[in-house]
Amino acid sequence: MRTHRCGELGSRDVGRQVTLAGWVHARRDHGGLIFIDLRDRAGIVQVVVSPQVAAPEAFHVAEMVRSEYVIQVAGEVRRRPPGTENPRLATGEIEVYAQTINILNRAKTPPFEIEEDLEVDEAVRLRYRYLDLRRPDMQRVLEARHRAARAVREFLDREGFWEVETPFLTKSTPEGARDYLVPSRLHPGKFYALPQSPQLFKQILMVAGVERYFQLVRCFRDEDLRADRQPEFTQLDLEMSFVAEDDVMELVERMMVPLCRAATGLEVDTPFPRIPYGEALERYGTDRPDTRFGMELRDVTDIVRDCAFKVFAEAAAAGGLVKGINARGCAHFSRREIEELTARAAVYGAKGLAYLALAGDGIRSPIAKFFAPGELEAIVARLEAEPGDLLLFVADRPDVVAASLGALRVHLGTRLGLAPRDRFRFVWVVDFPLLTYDEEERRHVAVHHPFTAPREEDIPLLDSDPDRVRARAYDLVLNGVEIGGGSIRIHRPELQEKIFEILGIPPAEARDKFGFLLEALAYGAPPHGGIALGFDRLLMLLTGRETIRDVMAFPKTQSGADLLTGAPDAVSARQWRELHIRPAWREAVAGK
RNA sequence: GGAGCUGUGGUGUAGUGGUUUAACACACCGGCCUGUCAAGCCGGAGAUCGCGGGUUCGAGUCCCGUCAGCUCCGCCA
Repeated sequence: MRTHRCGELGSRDVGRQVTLAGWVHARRDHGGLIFIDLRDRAGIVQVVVSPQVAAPEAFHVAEMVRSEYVIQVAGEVRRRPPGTENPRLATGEIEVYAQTINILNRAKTPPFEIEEDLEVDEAVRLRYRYLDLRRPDMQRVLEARHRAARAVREFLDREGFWEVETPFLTKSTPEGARDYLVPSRLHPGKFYALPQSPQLFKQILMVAGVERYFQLVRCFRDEDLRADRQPEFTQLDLEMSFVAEDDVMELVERMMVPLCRAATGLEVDTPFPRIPYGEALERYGTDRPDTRFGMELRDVTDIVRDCAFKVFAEAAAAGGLVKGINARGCAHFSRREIEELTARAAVYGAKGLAYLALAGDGIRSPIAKFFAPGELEAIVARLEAEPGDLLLFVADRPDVVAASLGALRVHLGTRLGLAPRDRFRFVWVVDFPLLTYDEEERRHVAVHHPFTAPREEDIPLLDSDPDRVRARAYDLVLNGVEIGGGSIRIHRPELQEKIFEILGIPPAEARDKFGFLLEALAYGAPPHGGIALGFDRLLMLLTGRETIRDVMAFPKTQSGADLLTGAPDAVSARQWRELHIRPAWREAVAGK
């Protein structure tokens, strides 16, 4: 059907007889001469249809051809006449003189043009995703994703990993995200759950003696969506036997090198810095620090504890914190701009945002008058502030201070151009607590997941002081985005049972929901650990996209709808019956 | 569950402190045109302004509701 690909032709092909097939990218009809930009996956080449060269029939066909028609062109590659070369086109030195043109398929006028830089409502793009994906930059993403996946497979294969598939139709387990459920036809009243991750299966593969497992696997979580969260997404999941934390982290670091190279040509430096969870929270206000820039949070609680500014003093007295960040060179921010920052902080519960603007001629601030000169001096010194800087403070509960200032920091870092999208800063976050107390559920919950091993030396604390038990867990963060997390797992059934107990899972439920795991662990489970990386998120960052949707071929909208297929959709009464389920909404509607 | 932003021909936008035939660009259709590649020139078609209600003499514009898309909080072991 074709001998060459459009985008691959060049001056070395001059004189060659070629047959091409592709889409009509554009047509310029000069009456007596027609140019067709023919596009295939490889690129665009100009086809010239001239009555001197083309068969009369071919010229007639060229007149009828429209955008996005699929055509086949046979002709000769010629060097373009001097002065008509197009340096903006990879194939711009040559053109193909058509002899015959064959319409393989016509096309309706597309709802938007197939262009590189297109600003079309995303809903329209998603509805016509097949057209959207024809655009060169979307094709580049698809290719980058393929190359990244291939690099991962090659690397892990060399490292002795086996790719093993795990079930999609599996068992719902407590803890974690909401499950997508699939009713069973053969077991009335029972349900499968789609996996949130293959966590338990990969651990069982370790018990099975696989030793090194990986999978590029779809995971499902029925939670609300975000720019970087989709209900189904792909994890690069791996697990290793006979390893400790460093083994997993070191392997991942080595894997990121070919992965990033394949996806973007980027060379990453290893090893990645490590930062303890507590320090990340203190310095960045988050457990996923963006380390592309500074502007770290500074604690001034000790300075303002006895100051005359009640908001600060009272927050300190109540066990809260007063922390600040230094927005360098932002002293000129207007009242309105600061109000906008205050609103951003308020989203995270901050009741206010105090500021000191260090103007050239003194301090501009509604709160400066409350501070003694020594206090101001100490604050300025603590934040390493200089004239021209804008200091922003939040006084509140520690979690509110961290979340609000952490978010402001990221916002300002982006706004001030401190976080260029082509700079990549990986960082490991380590020393997570194993457990955290959930006020709402009035019980401890796992910070990571219930299968994460506690540090051996902290095991005695499980009963006495569970909040202080550290986990053998590690998160991988890139530019302020969590792209993966893993841990060394519990491999002894007694310890696993104990953790379930501490999590408030009754023994009967633990046996019912996790009995298969406990049993497997009892049959000689090797020490093991692993990690799961969010493949889509990683690609999103590496390709400089702002949403995860841009690196997925067929993503869903924020409400979880697929605008291309129309899913989710109603199903027939017969399907309900076969699944032994009845729509509650129907009764609810009838009852109104 | 909550907050915010957006919604006007196919696409992107203007019009929005009340009143004309809802404007422009691109795309589309027809004609002319042998070196264009953002082709050009001439002509044309195409929008009940997301939907429903209200206020008014009069609503794209104001109000209420609703739907959709997006961003965020909660949620996401």
